[in-house]
Order: sequence, then structure tokens, then C-alpha cells
Amino acid sequence: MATIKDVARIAGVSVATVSRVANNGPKVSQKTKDKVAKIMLDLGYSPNANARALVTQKSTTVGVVIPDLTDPFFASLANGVDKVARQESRQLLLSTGMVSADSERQAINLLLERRCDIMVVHSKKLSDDELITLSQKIPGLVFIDRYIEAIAERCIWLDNTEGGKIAARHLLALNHTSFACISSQYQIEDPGLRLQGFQSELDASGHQLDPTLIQYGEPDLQGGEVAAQNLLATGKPFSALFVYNDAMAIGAISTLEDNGFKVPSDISVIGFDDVLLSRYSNPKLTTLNYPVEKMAMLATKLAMKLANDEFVNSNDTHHKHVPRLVKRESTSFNKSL
Amino acid sequence: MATIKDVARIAGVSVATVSRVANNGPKVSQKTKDKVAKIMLDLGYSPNANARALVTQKSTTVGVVIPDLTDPFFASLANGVDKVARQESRQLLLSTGMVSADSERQAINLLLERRCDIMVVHSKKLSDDELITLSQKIPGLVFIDRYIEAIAERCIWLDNTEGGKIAARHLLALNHTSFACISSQYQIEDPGLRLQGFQSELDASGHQLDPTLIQYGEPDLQGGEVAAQNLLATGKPFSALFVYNDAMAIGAISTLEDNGFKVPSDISVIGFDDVLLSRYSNPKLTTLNYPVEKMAMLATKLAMKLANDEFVNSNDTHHKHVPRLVKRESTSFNKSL
DNA sequence: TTGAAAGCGATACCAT
DNA sequence: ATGGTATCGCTTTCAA
Repeated sequence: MATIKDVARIAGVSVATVSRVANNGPKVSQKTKDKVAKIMLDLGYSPNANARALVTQKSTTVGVVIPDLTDPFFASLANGVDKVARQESRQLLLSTGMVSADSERQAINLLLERRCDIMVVHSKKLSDDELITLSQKIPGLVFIDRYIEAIAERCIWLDNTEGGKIAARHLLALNHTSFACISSQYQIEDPGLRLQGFQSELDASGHQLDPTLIQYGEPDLQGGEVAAQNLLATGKPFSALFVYNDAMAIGAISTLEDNGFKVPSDISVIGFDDVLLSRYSNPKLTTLNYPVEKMAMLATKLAMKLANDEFVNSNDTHHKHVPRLVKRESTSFNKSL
Repeated sequence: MATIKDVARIAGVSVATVSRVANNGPKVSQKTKDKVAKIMLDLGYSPNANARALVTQKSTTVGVVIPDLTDPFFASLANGVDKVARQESRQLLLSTGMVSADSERQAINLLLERRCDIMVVHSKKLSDDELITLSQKIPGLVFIDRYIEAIAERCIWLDNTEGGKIAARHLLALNHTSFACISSQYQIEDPGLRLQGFQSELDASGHQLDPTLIQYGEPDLQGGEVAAQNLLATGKPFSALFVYNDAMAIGAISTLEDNGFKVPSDISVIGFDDVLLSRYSNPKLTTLNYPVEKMAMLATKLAMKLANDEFVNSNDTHHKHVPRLVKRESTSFNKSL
């Protein structure tokens, strides 16, 4: 692979000059510019980005840390980051595969070694303290889907509790009085917060949620199916079901219909996230929109400001987001009684 | 950010020694190893990957070129690459956003500048010739979802024509005699090949496909809906529908049912790709499985061999893949007549 | 407008 | 076992 020296030697100029034309630098005569450009082409010269980064101390990548790409939710997140990265002609450096605090730490470290100055991180396992320490070391570090008081200005997060409340209010407004819930057994906070918001709103309006009508499962289609079976197995009736996420909700609907319940006429079902799936399901899913992609874009811009040493007030940009109710076909007015 | 020199100075040793302990190199006394390690920790030392790459001339990333991440198909592709990249403790470098030959070229060039030695590329716009030239320059370059005779050993592709044939055979076996088709107006080859395979198999069995019963649309849910409407608008009956991809198929089903046709009892529908969606739809979609993730993993391994200068026969690994029929609920035996 | 040379942060060879 | 130093490919003063 031809280097800048090769080009210089063959063109009969100094490396400094080659560097200038490679960077469209000022003060180069059109004549030598043409001459050098031709040689670069002939040699198939490609400037070495590593060498460049080393001397300029500048990064041209944006780092992203997520569990994996198969989950559409994280794919959207990565896509949001990618969108704004591209606007700044940067490339995505992906660190995936975290299941433990160790691997999350590792993922961030790898980006750091690459001297990635802008990083959007989805971390659920690392402690608040460790994240705080890291953000002192890395100015352009931003966390998404997590809220830490002490570094609120670098957290872009969704109000899960409020989401649960909105779901409850929607169901309440539709005249429902008997509720069930499907939650996820995994992850730390989110499922708990969503459930908690749902319950608190029910309580506030004088309703109650039978504890045996709360089932937990894997946060995917099958988890939803199994949880719905467990719900049915209790023999207790319910007309409204709040599910942790869309995939589980679709699984639950499938089980309910297999057991002779019509959605939404017999049972209304509401999901969470509003991933692609919810628009493709039948009936189309009523759900709470989690604007990940938008949030990811915001997070990236925020990281860029921070890396640029701009002051950011935690209220400046929309750090806290509230999910939006998307009414589709899986919920309807309760006519019973 | 502390450098190797800082560590050396403070630890009172040479940079060579620090380098040795940083790389777990041989011949370092436990004593100095401990001493240096402690200083590295204190200083929060993080070795500069760019400097490393420069001197070792080795890359620790795998490059991927795809249009974008929102399409589940490409997310799966990227995920496949990521899986094997991780096995080799490499990170993903993502170049997205190609719509034109220019941007595809640009995407590859960026990876090249980063001295990425392994690249998995999904290119539809660049010419065969240009790709051939590129692969002479980049040993570890592999193309996925594309077949070029002259560089067959670096192409991992799906036999789209055969997929169309399999779909036709399935429908034929189910006693169908009147067919319709929804294809995509975009992209170059794939839709054409799938359709061609479908038609040729129909022809071979003495059936025919009415040209007006072939509609084209955007390759997404809405495109499928619109195309199905156009199909219905012809007023001509059909009992079996072959659709370019799953998203369109689900859109088509929704339109058919809105117009009083039951799937599969009135009309059988078969999709293509077998993305996540097809398992979540209702009825669950019969489709042709496109093993992208598996193929992406194979492609990455192949790229690694090639980069390693290992000889590869184009028959060694499975370069050509045949889609597999996945029977689910959207197709059934035709009882009419 | 052009060139010489220092230096970015690491590795690895050659000494000791 | 440890240190000195040339080197990777490039950018960027400083001179000419």
C-alpha cells in the first residue's frame, strides 16, 4: 500500500506538499496540485487514517455500546447515532455483546483505546459510581436509556413510570375495571418502573390489580405466550392487559385468541415501545411509543457538544422523554357490565 | 490522556518495558510488572490503538458496508458479522448510507483508509469491474448478496431464482392454478430473479401468469398494500400470491382481508426472506428463509481466510445458498373447482 | 509556493 | 530482565 512518501518521491516533491494537496490545504500551485493528484491516483494512494488520528489527535468515529443488533430496539438506537454521525462524516464504531458489568466495561474501554471522543452508551449493569467516574475521564460520553442524578446532563432517558400511568389512564378511559399485567423478569429497572406507574395510577383511581394477575416472562414473543397462558390458568377474568413490550404483547394476543378470546372485543391489550412489529401485527397494536431513534440522535448531538466542551444544562435539550400513546386496534371500549 | 512515556517516567523504567507489561510480553520480572501495572492504573493509562495499528500494521476491526440499520435484514447481516468479529476480538466499523455508486465507493474507501483488512460489503450499485478491481487491492474483501463470476471465491450469495421456483412448486403442490405476483420496483437484480424463477416454474408445469396480475411497489408494508389494491382492481381472480418480501406480503394480506378475502382459505400468500416479522404476523407467514445472519458469518470467516492469504476454492465453503421453504399459516390447499 | 524536520504513541530489534 | 532507538504514516510549524 503506497504511502505519502511514495507519492512524494515519485512526484518529485516533499511529503509536506503531498499532505497539503491531500487535505486541500492552502497555498499549493494548481500545477503541482494536479501533478500530485495524478500520482496519487496512479498509485491508488489512500491516506492512513490511523497515522492521521495519531498526529491530529482527532477522532473521526462515533462509538456505540449496545447489547446486540438483532433486537430492533437497539438497531434503531444504532441507526439514530449513525444518522447524525454521518452528518458529521464520522463512522460508527460498534461495541456489542454486553451481558455483564465486565463486558460493558470492556466495550467502553475498547472505544477509549481507539480514542473515540464521542460515545453513546447503553449500560444497564455498570454502577452509577463507575459511570460517573468514566464520564469525568471522557467528556463526550453520553448515556441513553438511563438516568443518573449526578450526571443528569449526560443522560437521555425515558420516563417509564409515566408510561405505565399513561397506559392505565387509557384503559381506564375505555371503561375497563379488571386488569392484568405481563412484565419481564429480566433487566433491572424498566419493567419495574412501568409496572409501578401502571399500578399507582390504578390505585389513584380506586382500582386494584390482583397480584396473581401479574405474570413475568422472557421479554419476547414466546415469553408473552407463556405469560398469557399463566394468566389464563388463574381462571380469573380480566378485560384489559398491560404488557411490558410489544413482542410479548403480540405473543400474548396470539395465546388469547387461541383460547377463544377476541382482541380487543373481549380483552384489550396494550404494549410498550412501538417497534416496527406493532404496525405489522394483526390486530395492529395499541402501544406506547418509545422514540429511541430520535433520542439516540439527540444523545449523539449532546455527546458532540460535550466533547466540544460546550456547557450543557440538563434541561437544555430534552433529556427526559415521555412515551406517547399510539392508539391502534388492540384496545377498545369495554361494554361489559 | 497519559501516554506510555508518562507511565515509563513515573515508574522509572523504559517505554520498552512498559510496552512489555502492557502486552503481557515475555521476560519481565514479576516485580516490575506489578510496579508498572499499578502506575498504569493510577494514571488511568489506556494504550492508543491508533499508534499500535500504525506500527504493527494490523487492524483490529471488521468493516461492514450496508445501506442502513433500520431494515431488519441488514441488521441481521451486521449482527452476523459482529458475531464472528467478536470471536476474534475485533470491533465493527460500520459504513452506511449508500444509495448511489458514489456513496458505496466512498463507504469502502473510508474503511480502506482506516486500514481495515477485513470487509464484508453489500453493494448493489457498483459495477462488476469496479468490484473486481477493488478486490485485487484488498485481499480481505468479500461481497454478500451478490455474485460475480470472475471473483466467485469472494461472493456469498443466495439463489433468488431457485427461491422463486420453490415458491411456485409449493403453490402448485397445494393445487393452485391461478396466480398473482407482487414484485419490487427497486434494486437491480433480486426482484427480477425471484419473479423469473417463479414464472419459469409455472411455465414448466403448463401454467401461466397473467401479466396484469404482476404488480410492483415499494418494498415495504405500504408498498404491499398498494400493490394488492392494484391487483384487486384488475377484477381478475387468483388464489395464490407470491410476494417479493415479507413486509410487502404482510401489507398485501392486510389489504386482502380488508376487502373480504380470507388468507389462506380464499387466497394463499407466500413471502420471501423470513425476517422476524413473518413470525409475528397473523396469520403467520409462509415464506422462504434467507439465512442472512449465517451467510454473514460465513462471509466474515471467508474474508479472514482471504486476508490471511489462504487459498479459497469457490466451492470450499457454501458460497451459494438456497432459500428454504418455511411453511406457516398463510398458504393452504386450494379446494375450489 | 515549497521543503526540512520534529513529533504523535506505540512496537520491536539490538544491545547490554 | 531491561533499555536505547529506529520506525510506522502523517501533520504542522518554521525557514527558505
